[in-house]
Amino acid sequence: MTVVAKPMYQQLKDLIIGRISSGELRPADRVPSENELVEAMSVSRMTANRALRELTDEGYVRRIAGRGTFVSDFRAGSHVLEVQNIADEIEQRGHTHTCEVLRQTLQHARGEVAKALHVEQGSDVFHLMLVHYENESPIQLEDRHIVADFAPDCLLQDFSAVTPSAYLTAISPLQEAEQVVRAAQPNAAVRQRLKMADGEPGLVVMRRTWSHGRPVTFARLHHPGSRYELAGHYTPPGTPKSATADVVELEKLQQ
Amino acid sequence: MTVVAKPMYQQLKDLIIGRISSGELRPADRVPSENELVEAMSVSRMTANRALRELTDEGYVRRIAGRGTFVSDFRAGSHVLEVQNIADEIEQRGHTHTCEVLRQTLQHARGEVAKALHVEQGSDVFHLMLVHYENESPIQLEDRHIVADFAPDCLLQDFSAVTPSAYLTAISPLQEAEQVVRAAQPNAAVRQRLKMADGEPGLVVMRRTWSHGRPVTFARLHHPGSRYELAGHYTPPGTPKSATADVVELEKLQQ
DNA sequence: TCCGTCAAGTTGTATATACAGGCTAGACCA
DNA sequence: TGGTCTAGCCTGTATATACAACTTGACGGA
Repeated sequence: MTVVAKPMYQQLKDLIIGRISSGELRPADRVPSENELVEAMSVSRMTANRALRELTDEGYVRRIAGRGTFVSDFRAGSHVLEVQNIADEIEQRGHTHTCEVLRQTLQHARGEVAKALHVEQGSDVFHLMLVHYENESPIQLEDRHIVADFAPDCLLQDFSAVTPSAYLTAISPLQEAEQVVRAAQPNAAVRQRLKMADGEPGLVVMRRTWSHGRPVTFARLHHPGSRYELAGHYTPPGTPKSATADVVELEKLQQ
Repeated sequence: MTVVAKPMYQQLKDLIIGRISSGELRPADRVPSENELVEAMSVSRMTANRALRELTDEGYVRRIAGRGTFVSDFRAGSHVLEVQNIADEIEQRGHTHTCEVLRQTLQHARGEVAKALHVEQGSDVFHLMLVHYENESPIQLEDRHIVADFAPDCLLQDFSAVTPSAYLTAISPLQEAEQVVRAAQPNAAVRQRLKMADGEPGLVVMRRTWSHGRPVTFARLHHPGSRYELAGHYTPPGTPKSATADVVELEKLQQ
């Protein structure tokens, strides 16, 4: 791990995110105020302010001047994480997930990958290739590139035990995702890895994920068309207000 | 408009964003350093730092300790918007959208449709079948069922002029959607309507949409695999600052 | 020529301080 | 009883200051 300590404001953020994800702090609960953090953690108020402000920007909490800081409703977060981790998806179906690592290297980004990740041509990126199995049957070929300085210890990970997406979300919350789905005939190498029949259509998901406002990973996920469906669930940007409004009501009731 | 002046850090952000979008500052150009902003704008360095840091989080600029701040090259195209309506999607590409109505009837729901829409077997539903064209080339076959009492005047609509999805959102905001994407070989009738070559894979999107907590429409959207990509953009907790601001406004109105 | 060192400029973080403005509970008054 | 006001807490912003780490280029010695 890193020898250098994380900056203090980040430690505060991690602390609060930890309390939220552990369930100690639940939606609409009150988060310690800036001054309480100053006392408890021996930091200046500006540092506590930065931590809470960034948590606001990232959607973890909502702040109301004069009242305090409150855990926000988290509905959206779970769905993307759920969709992003194929291991959980398979386990949810009651099946067994295994994974074979084909490649785990440090490379120089070029072409489409450099463009997708917004890095210079030739920048360091990690390249992963894995095959995911559902009950011994190959279900996904994951071809993933990760910006190197986002995940410095990437080469040390055992991705047959922890999927890349789980590893990446552990480092830092992934905040935004963009994906393109395409039906296509994959090339021979991919067909062979996924044990696809001749003429069987394939489903390719190209997914780019942001953390802290910059793209950090770009993945091509090949699936056999006959054995896979891609499910998604989302609330369009137009009307996500009801849930948030409910939180306000909930807060009022509790006081 | 707001009577109160914007905070200084926001004015700095607006200033720099303005220079970028006007073309005065081009990708990879150097942005004034914190100290230069301090001198020029008569602010403290922390204020300039906050402005530049937030512009970094939002992807406008890239900062390198020891060197400076530079305009980043992404953001060239605007942020991806969720496109619900295939007509808008086609227009956005600068192409012409036309639509042919194959069927517009009142039917009794059965089987998969009744189940998907949570209505009794035999309940009234409208059934639409349309082919969407992008510049004379068929791009989507829309096979849609709509709960009858949600859209009583459905049979009177001219869907070659207004797409079903635009019509439905006009009736009532569609608040939630669930979709499954599948790669498949469509049947002969669909292949013919979409002018698909033999062996060409197809992309099927099955989308179910809720309004006021109940499913109101279920659509199967068939696309030719060689001519269509499905793009999506998810923003779970993070960077939805505009939306969050709207929520705050809403809260104020409610109190 | 080559290499190391150093200075200057830049970002990144942290602190102490200050003032403005929103919100609420409880004191106070009619 | 009912309304008003205020003290006290909270967030939001702004400033001045400080130190650390990084990058570049200039300078000077081997």
